[in-house]
Amino acid sequence: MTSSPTPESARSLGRRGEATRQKFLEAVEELLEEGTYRELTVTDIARRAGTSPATFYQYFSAAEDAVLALAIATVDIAGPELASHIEGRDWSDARGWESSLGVADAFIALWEGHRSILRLIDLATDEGDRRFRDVRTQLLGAPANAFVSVLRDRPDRHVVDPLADAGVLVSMLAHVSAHLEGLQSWGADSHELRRSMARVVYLTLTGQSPPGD
Amino acid sequence: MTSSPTPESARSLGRRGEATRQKFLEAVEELLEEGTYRELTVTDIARRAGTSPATFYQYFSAAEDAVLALAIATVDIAGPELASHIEGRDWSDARGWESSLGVADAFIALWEGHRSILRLIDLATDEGDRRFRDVRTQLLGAPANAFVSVLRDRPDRHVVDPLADAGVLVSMLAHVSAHLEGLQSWGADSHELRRSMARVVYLTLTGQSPPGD
Amino acid sequence: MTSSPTPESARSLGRRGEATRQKFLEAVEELLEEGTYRELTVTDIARRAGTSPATFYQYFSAAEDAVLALAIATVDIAGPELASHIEGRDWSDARGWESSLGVADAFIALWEGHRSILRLIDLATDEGDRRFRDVRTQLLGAPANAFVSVLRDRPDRHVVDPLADAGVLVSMLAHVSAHLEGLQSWGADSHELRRSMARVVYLTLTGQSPPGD
Amino acid sequence: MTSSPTPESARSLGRRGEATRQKFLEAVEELLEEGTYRELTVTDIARRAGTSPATFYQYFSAAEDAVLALAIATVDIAGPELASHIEGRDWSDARGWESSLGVADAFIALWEGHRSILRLIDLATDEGDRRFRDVRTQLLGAPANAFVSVLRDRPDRHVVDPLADAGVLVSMLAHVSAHLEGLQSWGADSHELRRSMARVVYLTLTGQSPPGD
DNA sequence: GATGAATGAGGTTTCATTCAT
DNA sequence: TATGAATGAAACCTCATTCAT
Repeated sequence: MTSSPTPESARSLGRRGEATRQKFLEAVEELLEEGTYRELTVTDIARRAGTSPATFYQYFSAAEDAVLALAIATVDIAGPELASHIEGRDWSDARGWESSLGVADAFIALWEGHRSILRLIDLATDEGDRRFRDVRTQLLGAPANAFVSVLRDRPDRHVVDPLADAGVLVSMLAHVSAHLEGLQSWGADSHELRRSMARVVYLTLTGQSPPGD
Repeated sequence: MTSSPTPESARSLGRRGEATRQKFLEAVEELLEEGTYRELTVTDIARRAGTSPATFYQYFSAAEDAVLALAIATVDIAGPELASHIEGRDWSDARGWESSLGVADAFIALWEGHRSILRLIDLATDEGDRRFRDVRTQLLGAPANAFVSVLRDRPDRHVVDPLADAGVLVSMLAHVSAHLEGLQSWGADSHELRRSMARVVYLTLTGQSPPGD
Repeated sequence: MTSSPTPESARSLGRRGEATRQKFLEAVEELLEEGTYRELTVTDIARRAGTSPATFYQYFSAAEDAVLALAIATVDIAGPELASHIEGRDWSDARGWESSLGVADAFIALWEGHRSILRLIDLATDEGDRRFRDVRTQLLGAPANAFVSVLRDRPDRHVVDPLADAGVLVSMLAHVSAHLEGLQSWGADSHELRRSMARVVYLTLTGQSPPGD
Repeated sequence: MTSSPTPESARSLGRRGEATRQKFLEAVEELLEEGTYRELTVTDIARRAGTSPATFYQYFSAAEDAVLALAIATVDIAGPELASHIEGRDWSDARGWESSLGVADAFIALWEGHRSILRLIDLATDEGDRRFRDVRTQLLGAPANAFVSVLRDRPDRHVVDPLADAGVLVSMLAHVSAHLEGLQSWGADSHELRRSMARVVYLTLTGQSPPGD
């Protein structure tokens, strides 16, 4: 649903072509799970996809381009998914705590399923790549905007800048999800991490400690 | 001092050698500010440092090795720096709020000064590189442990897992600092982001809303 | 008609096919005007012609083949054209001077209109390509033979080898026409170059200086 | 003595480097004698020079670059050589005829010895390459300017534009020399071609038929 | 007749790395 | 310590070419 990375590659793909393109994206994801971004090579992608480099270049202009396409494909699905755990939820009391845990779970699950491409979205964005920044905005903007709506709907709270709070929340959720493993190996318990994530969400949205915490 | 990345580098370097090595580290940092990690090349590092690739190999075994060395050099200074803003501070009331803001500022300033290498520490860690994970642990472990101490010293709070809370805090601080610019371009105000960061710190450490917020 | 370069092309082409073939020849000529022969590629020819490489191969066996076809098409028209300015002309006195100027003009105009393919006929011939040598012979042989006839018809002249004189004349005319621009940028006046060409023709054919020169 | 084609490649070559560079130029010349320009490949050049493509790129940025270097090297010697057969010669009567024959011989010999690179100078110039145009100007400008001097020194002749006459002469000489073989296979006698060349020179410079012709 | 799609093949280019000086 | 010079290796990329549709 997003603009295609390479205009060229957009030329009406037949059924066969679409399948080939998909194979490449899957190959990229697999390789990124096994090795590093620096090592990602067109040759390897083609080999893994069971085709040739020449074919690869009929779909993408470079390895980076395929990575971007994978990022877009991932985000097109994931952004709305994350937001869906925030929009239209009840944030008061016990229900709010449930919602908070649900949000934490959604983030954790997303990173669990797409760790490698998600970390590259971050990297490329930080390195100044506009196209990736747009992807990142699309991914995190969805839940962030949802948080903003929630914060705005709470007349009892005098939040100065809902965007700041929402941004901080999303950052926290994304980063902890990305580094769950590291935090655990450092000594933190994964269940408690989940609860801590939810707690910050709850605290920020309601200004109160979670019930029964 | 941290574990030396390369046996070579442990060799006592003369004054001249030490200067050369330093030039390489600076070259790496510059190149990472200008280009991407994927593009970082031994040839370029040498060129930027004003020497030859052959010389580079007398100090490092590969480009990654130089990056690691830069990471270590950065973290050796930065870790304690971050912790110093947490240890021995007063966390109650107004003083606590000041401390919270100070912590936020410390994180922001660190990323402002060393964005490129810090993002690579994250990336390499996520990609499974043990050596970088150690560096990362050293960097974020310092403030995290300091947070743990603070949480443990608060008998009025029944924190289940101080490590989880501390980890979440540090994650949030690191991630927001890393992406301040992106958050701003999304619409958030930088001053408010800083306050939001501090607020989460304060909330988590004290369980209460900051005074006068 | 000249020998067909490819068996394929001898096949009777329908109206549609003939048009397609023509599009390819035009594409070749355009590309040769814009870029170099080295860069000429089947892919580019097809793209420029608005079709696909696969289609190209239904008409030509290689890029060189299309170039040869273009050369043949050009020469089929140009050879007789050049000769027509020599055969049956009056070469004495003032009329001869007019004829000489006419010959110079004909050569200049031909190169002006087909510079890119004409230079390739030269190149390929020099590189030993028989087929292009035949084309070249057809092109320059026409006016050269016409010169020979003129020289042979002059009983007052004891020309040792009319072919040598004719060959030298044609060489001069072709080369100056091909490099008019270069000669101008070197400082020569284009009008005078034309007159100089004509003068050498007149001198060689009559053994005398042009009248009123 | 001419500006080096690639600034990079000019970096102080040691004795070893200079020899290597020379090997490449010789390889280029050999390959151009055997095959076509279109087929000229960096891989082949390196193979023929007994080194590797990687080494080639330490001296030249592309095959074309090496061709240009060869052209420059050739012209640096050949330009003055051609001019030396025109400057300071006696152009009257029998001596003049000797000089004319000498000029023809000089052109013929030069093309005989360097046919392949000389034709590429022409081609590249015609294709619009500035650097080659400069080389060509240097090559043909030398004898052309010498002709201009001779024409200017003849007060008995009322030459309108010495540059035009000189340019036409040089064009004729160059073109016939380049295509001697073709002219012969067309039927012209090589000895007579040489005499015809000389005759046009003599006619143009003196306005008279050669003595004893 | 025309062309999406695929790919073997091979040239281009760069990189990491070594070594003699 | 430093570096010209060289190069094996490999990635990049494109091209020519073929088929099935």
